[in-house]
Amino acid sequence: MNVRHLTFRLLQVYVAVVRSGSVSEAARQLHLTQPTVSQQLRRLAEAVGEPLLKSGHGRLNTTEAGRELYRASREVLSRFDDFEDYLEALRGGKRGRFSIALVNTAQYVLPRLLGPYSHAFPDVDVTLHVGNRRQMLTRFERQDDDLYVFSHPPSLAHALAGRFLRNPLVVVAPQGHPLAQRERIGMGELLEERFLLREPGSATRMMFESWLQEHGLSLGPTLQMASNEAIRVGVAAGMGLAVLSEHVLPPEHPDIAILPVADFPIESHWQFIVRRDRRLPHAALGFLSFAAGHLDECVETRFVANELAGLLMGLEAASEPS
Amino acid sequence: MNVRHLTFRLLQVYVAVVRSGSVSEAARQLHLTQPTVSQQLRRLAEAVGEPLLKSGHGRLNTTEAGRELYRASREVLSRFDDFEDYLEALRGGKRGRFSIALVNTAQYVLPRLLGPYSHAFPDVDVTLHVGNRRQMLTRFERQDDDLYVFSHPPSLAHALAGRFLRNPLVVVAPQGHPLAQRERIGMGELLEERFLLREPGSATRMMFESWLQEHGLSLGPTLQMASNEAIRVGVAAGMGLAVLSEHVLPPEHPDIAILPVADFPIESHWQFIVRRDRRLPHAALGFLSFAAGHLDECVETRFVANELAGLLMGLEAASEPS
DNA sequence: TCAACCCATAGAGAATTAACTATAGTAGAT
DNA sequence: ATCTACTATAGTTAATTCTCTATGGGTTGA
Repeated sequence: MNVRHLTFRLLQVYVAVVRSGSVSEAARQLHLTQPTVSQQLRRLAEAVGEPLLKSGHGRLNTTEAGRELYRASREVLSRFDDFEDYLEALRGGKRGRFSIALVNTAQYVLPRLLGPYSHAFPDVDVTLHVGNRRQMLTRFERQDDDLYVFSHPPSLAHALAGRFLRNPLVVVAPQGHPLAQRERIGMGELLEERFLLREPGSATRMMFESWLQEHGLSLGPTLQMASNEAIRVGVAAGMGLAVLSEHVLPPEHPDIAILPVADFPIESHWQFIVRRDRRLPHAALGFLSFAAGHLDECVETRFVANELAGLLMGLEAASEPS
Repeated sequence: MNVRHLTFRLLQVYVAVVRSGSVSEAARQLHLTQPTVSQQLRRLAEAVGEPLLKSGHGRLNTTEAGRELYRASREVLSRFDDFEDYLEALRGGKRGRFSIALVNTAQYVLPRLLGPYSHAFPDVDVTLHVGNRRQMLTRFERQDDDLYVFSHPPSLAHALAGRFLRNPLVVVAPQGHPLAQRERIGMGELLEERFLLREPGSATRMMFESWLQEHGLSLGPTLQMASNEAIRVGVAAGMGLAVLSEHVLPPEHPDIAILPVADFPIESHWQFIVRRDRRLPHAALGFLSFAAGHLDECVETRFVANELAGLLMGLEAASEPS
């Protein structure tokens, strides 16, 4: 017989016997009968090929080989205890890693959540992937990430969603724009202005365009720019108007005005999306719980739209039967 | 299912899979079929309670939990490899411990063997127990030691014996004793002299007394002394005569003369005795082999009577069937 | 698109294990 | 010397494990 077929259980039994110096005592401790323990010992000794114990004045003592096996067993068992601790931390979401795929615009707010979270769970590695909606969709299709943040989720057939943040789209103009004084503006009045737009894959642009379509309008001159930042700076510099997420604007924005356009802001919500066909890392679940509990503290209340409790319940229900 | 029933084999399989990044490849390496390995992996994952592997571009990669399990497995397996090395050293007699029980007189020569032996096998602990014959007998009865050195073995019913050294008993007198000049002396002529004797439990004394009995003689005045050393010094100081093992005398002994008494020296042999009902430590066996091979180099040739080969053969035969 | 390769699952049989009860031998303690 | 507690052995049973073959689904590369 070889050492390969030894179980950890066997080592536990052996350690208990050596520690107590008695087969019977070990059996009591382990809630086994004495012959069972005797038999295990014999099996172990056979596997090792050397006697392990000898009786000496009243108790069992180890032989040389037995002493070394005891040491090895202790080390091995404690190594696996450590492993179980690790597992527990993993399961508790206190450790591990997960990745989030974000649409561009959301990168302005998500750090407000991730900062406090990382502080509370320093042993979790979070990877962020940022891109426009189209890129995020392909990542979603390929199941590249654990969590996704979308305004408008793709098909929810294989996914669960939970809103957490308002994402109002507003029309912005340079400070001092003539219409900035007005109390109410119709979009029709703006169509002659030049609009700065994101690239076609962008969510912001898609939402704006579908709004236009619903209202039977179409834009005049446009200019395409690669990022929200570029557009914001462009608007401030008087290059034109734009529709942007309010989150893109800094808290103080003296060089930019929000125009009170009718039927604006365009209301949308960011939501966390979780694929149901991909096992969610415990850490990601922990992050969602954290977000559900600390959203109010992390972002301005006027943006909060915390519907994560429902998502969490859905996830629990989904993980139960597995 | 719990982690307790995991076998080392399972960990070996797991390590092979992680290392090669492929179930099939691991199966080939381990001379198993692929489904076998798959099943083992499933069992392991069930025991751990977490997924361990995920497939990523062309090969299997570990999850977080899997990576940690891999580390733990590697450490555990290598710890047991060390243990096997230890066992091998133990079995090779290169390491370990054993004890020898010696009759007093033999302590003058045994260090000549033990010195070179300890030098050659520095990791073996040898314990010596020295006493007179009676004390050694009780140790022998109680099975206290691994090896025993006697002149006349006790019952050999449960023991094997192998002679290795002549132990001639000679009559000694102070240098300048009148009879020291004679070429041949009868013991009868010495009976009026005072004899210095060891205590009754001593082997030397017993042998001398039984020699006297066989020759129908009995001693005159005697004086009992606790040790061979005391007797040797006493004789040199002119307190009387004595019968001593030649080994007790230093190589040069200007103050002591050996008397040419008829029927002397009393011939006897020291032998190693090994109980057959007690498992002999590998190190003790190693020592006997060493003694068998190096006796000539360690003690004066005129004392050598190396019959240890027979003992070793007997031991091998005894350990085979176990 | 097809072939090749990989992995997972199902099913089955032999072997092993884990645990028990009952019993006998040993060794300490009174 | 007897009693008691401890250990070892035997015999048994249910569960588990180990390994196989056969098969089906999925990826990848030609």
